Amino acid sequence: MKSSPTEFERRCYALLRQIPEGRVTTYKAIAEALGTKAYRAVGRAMGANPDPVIVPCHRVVASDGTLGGYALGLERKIALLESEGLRIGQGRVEDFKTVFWSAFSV
DNA sequence: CGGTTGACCAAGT
DNA sequence: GACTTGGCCAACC
Repeated sequence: MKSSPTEFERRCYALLRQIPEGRVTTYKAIAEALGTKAYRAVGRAMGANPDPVIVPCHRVVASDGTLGGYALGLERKIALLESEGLRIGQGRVEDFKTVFWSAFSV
């Protein structure tokens, strides 16, 4: 089973699950939504991602629209995003601002 | 409890 | 436009 994720990590995962299909968000947006500025802590938490299936971590990209990274490999991340109707251009998300999703937009 | 690391970000060179 | 530096927060050693 899973280790004991901290409240912070759980919060990140819960937020990711709120992301609609075909949309992406940034590490920064997540941190801000959680009421903090720990962009790095969010990224690190994703690295601790216990359930890459339950939690759509592949919908999280860097603030520049770059894919950033993925526990299962960027190739996998790209495939998933394209599968959701997103356009990926050379390690980067096209129409990033268009598909960008904010927790405050709900 | 101090120091290092990390799927980062923004600004400066 | 690409690389370097400083800064932020949380988890790990």
